[in-house]
Amino acid sequence: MENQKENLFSEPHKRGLMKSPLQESSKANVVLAEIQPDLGPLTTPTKPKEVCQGEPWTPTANLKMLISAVSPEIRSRDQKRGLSDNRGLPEARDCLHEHLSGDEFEKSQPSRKEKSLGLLCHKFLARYPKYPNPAVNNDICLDEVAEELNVERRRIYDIVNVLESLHMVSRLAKNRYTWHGRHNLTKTLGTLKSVGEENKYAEQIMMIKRKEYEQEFDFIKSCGIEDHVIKSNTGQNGHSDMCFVELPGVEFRAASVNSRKDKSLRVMSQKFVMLFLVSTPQIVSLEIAAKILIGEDHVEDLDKSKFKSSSPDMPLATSFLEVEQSAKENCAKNLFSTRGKPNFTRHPSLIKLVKSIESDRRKISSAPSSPIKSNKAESSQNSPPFPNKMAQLAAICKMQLEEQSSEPRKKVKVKLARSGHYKPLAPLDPAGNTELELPAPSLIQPLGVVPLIPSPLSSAVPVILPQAPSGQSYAIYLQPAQAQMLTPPHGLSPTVCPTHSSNATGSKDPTDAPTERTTPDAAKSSASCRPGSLQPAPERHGAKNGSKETTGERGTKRASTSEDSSSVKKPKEDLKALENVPTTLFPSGYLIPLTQCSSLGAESVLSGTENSGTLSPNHRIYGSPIAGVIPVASSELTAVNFPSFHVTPLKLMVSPTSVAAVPVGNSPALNSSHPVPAQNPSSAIVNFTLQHLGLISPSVQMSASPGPGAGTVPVSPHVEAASVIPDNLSSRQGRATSHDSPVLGQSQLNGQSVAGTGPQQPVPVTPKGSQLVAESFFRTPGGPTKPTSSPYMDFDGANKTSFGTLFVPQRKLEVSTEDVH
DNA sequence: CAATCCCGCCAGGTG
DNA sequence: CACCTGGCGGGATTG
Repeated sequence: MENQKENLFSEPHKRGLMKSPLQESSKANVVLAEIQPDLGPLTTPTKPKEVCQGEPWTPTANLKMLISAVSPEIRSRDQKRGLSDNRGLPEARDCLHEHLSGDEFEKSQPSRKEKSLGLLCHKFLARYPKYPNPAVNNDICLDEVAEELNVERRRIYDIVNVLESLHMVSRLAKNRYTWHGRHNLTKTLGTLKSVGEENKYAEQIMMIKRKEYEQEFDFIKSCGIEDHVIKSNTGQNGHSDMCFVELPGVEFRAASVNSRKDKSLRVMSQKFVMLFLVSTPQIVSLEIAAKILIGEDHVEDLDKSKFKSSSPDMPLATSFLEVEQSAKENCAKNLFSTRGKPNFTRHPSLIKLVKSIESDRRKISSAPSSPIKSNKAESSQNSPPFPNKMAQLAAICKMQLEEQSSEPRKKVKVKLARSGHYKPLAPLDPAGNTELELPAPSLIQPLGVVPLIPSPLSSAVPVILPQAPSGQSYAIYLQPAQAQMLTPPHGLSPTVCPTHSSNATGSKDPTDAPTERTTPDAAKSSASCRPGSLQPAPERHGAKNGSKETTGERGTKRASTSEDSSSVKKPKEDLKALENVPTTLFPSGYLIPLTQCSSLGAESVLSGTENSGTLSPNHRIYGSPIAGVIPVASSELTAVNFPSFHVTPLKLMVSPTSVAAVPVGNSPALNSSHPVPAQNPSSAIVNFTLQHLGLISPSVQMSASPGPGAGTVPVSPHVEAASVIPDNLSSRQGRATSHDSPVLGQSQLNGQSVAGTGPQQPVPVTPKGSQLVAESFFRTPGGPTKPTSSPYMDFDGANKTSFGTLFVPQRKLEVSTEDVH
C-alpha cells in the first residue's frame, strides 16, 4: 500500500508502471474472469490477480468487448504512461490482445476506448467475486485498485459511486470500500423499482413520449394536455425526491458519502436504473432519461436557479414552477443554496442543459417528423451525455453480473441469510436485516416498520416506507429541504407514513434530531394525483421524513410504494403485477434490455430460481421455466415490474437538491424538446455498471432518442425489431429476453448462456446467457426484422416481444454482440 | 462538425 | 492540515 499518498503525488501512470501485468493481462481476461467464479468470495476481492484466472468466462461477447477494449487500452496505457516504462509488463498480457487486435491499433490508437470507463469498470468488477463471502473481508482499497488498474483514482471514484448506488459496494472509510457483489443486487433493484414506481417514472416516461410524439404532430395540443398530466405527475411523484436509496443492510457509513451531494453520480445512477426497471418496454430514451432525471432534479432547479442567479431565461422552468412553485423554490434553494457553494457550480452545467434542451425543442419543433428514426441515429443526436456513460457502466456491470449470476441458486436463500451477514459493518437497522431476510414473505408483511438505520447521513433523513404491497420497506432519506418537496408518489403515501416514519426517522438520524414526520402534506398533495392508470396500484407509501433538520426543512416523505399487488402477492404474484402494468405506451428511445433487470427486479434474479439465469431472463426462457419463482411467461411482460418482491426495505436518501426535482416532465417546453442533459456525472459509468448488473443490456445503453420520432410511437418498431426474432422467446421472457440478441439467434444465446453459465454456475439449471445476449443485441434501428409493429402491443404483454432489443449500441465494446461464438 | 467522454484541476469535505 | 472526493471544464477522439 503505497497507496494513498503516493497516489496523490504519483501519477497514476507511474503507478501504472506498477500495474501488475495481471491486470492488464486480465483485461480481456479480466472481464471474463470477473464473472468467474464465485470462488471469488473466498478470495479476497481486492486482489486483482484473481481476475486473471478467469478468462474463460463468459460469453464471448464480453470477451470481445473487453478484449477489444482492453488490448488497446493496455497498449495505449503502456504507450502513454509508460512511455518510459510502463513497465511493460503488460506486454505479456497484452500479447494476447495484441495478437487479436493487432498492435496496430495500439500504435495508431491509444484511443480512448482503451481508457473508457466501461472498460475500466469491467476490470474493476472482474477483480471481485460476484458473490463474495461475507465472512471474508472484502475490502477494497481505492488506491490499490487505482494502481492495479492503472488509472487515476478519480476514475475509480466514478465506478465506485455507481456500484455504491447499486449497493454492490459500500464505503467503509476513506480509501476503503467493502465489496458486496451481487448479494444485495436483487434487493436493490427491487427497491429501486419500487421507488421508481413511486416516482411514477413510468408514467413520466409515457407522458414525455406522448408529448414528444404529439408535438411532432401537434405541438401545441399535446403540450397543453400532457403538460398537465406531467405536471401532475411530477408534482406527485415526479420528482424523485429521494436522494439516495439505501438498503437496510447496506447503508452508507461514510458520513461524507451521505452528506455529499445528492445529485451526484450515485443518485443519478439509481434514478437511471429506476427508469429501466419501471419502464415496461425497458427502452429508455436518453432524452427521456435526461428529462426525467436531470429534469427532475436539475432542470427545474437549474432553471430556477438560473433565474435566481442569473436571469430568468427559461420559460421552460416556469411551467413546472407553476405547478409547484413553492416547492420548487424550496427545492431550488436547497439544491443550490443549501450547501452553498457547490450548488453554484452546478448552475453552469445546468444552464447548459437547459439551453441544450431548448435548442432541442426548437429542433424538434422544426423537424417534427421522422417518427421512427432509427434509434441509433436519434439517440446519437439527442442523447444526453450522461446516459451514455451510465449506460456503459451499466452494461458492463450487467454483463458481469449476469455472468456471475450463474450462481443464482443461492440467491434468494442465500441472500436472505446473508442479508444479515451482509454487512456486519452496517450498523444499521436491524429491521432492515430482518427485512432482508424475508424477501418474499416480507413482501406480504408490512415491513414498513423497518427501522431506519441510523445512517450517518448527515443531512438526509431516512424515511421508511412500509410497503405493504411489496412487502418491502425501504427507507428513503430525504434532505430537509427535500422533505418538503417530496410528495408521495401518489396518493398512496399518506397511508403509509405514520408507522414507519416515526420509527425510521428516529432511529436513523442520529445527528439530527430526528423529527419524524410523516408528511401528510406532501403526501396528500401528491396523493391527490393518482398514480396513473398505468400503475397498478399505488401502494401505500409510508412516508417519513426525517428531517433532521427540523430546523428548517421539513421533511416529508413520500412513501414509496411499490406494487401493491406485490405486497400481497408473492413473487409470482408480483409477476402478475407486472403484467398489470401495461403501461408503457410508446417506447421512445432505446430499449434497455432489462431482462436482467426484470429478473432482478423480480425475484428471479434473486430467487435464483434459476441459478444460472438469475440475471438474465433469457436463461429462464431457455431453461426451464423459471424455477419457480416466477413463471417467466406470465410475468414476461411485466417482468419488469416484479421487482418488488424481493425488495427489501430500502432506504432512500433524498438529497435536498433532488427534492426540487419534480419538474422533470413538467415543463412542457422541456418535454417537448429533448432535454439535453447537461453533463452528467459520468453517465458512462452508470451505463456500464448497469449493464453489468444486467439491468441494462450493453448494447442498449441509453441513448437519447433524438428526435421526436424516437420518442414517438414509431420508435417502438425499433425495439421490436430488435426483439423480433426472439420475440417468441422474448415474449416468454418478457423483457428480459429483450437482451437476447435476436439476431444471434436464440441458439447462440443459449449456447452462450450455457457456456457462460455453465462454468461459472455450479448448477446450470437453466442456461443463461442472457447477458451475452443482451450484449449481442443488435439494436436494429429500423427494426429490421420485423418490428413487431406496434410497440405498444409489445408492451401489453401479449406481444411483448421485444423488449430486449436495443438499437444503437453506442459503444463498440458493449456491442460485441455476437461474439459469443 | 458534432457528439462523446477522458483527463485532471481544484474546491469542498472529511479524518 | 493533509488528504479524500468528486464536480466540472477543457480538449482530445470518435464517428
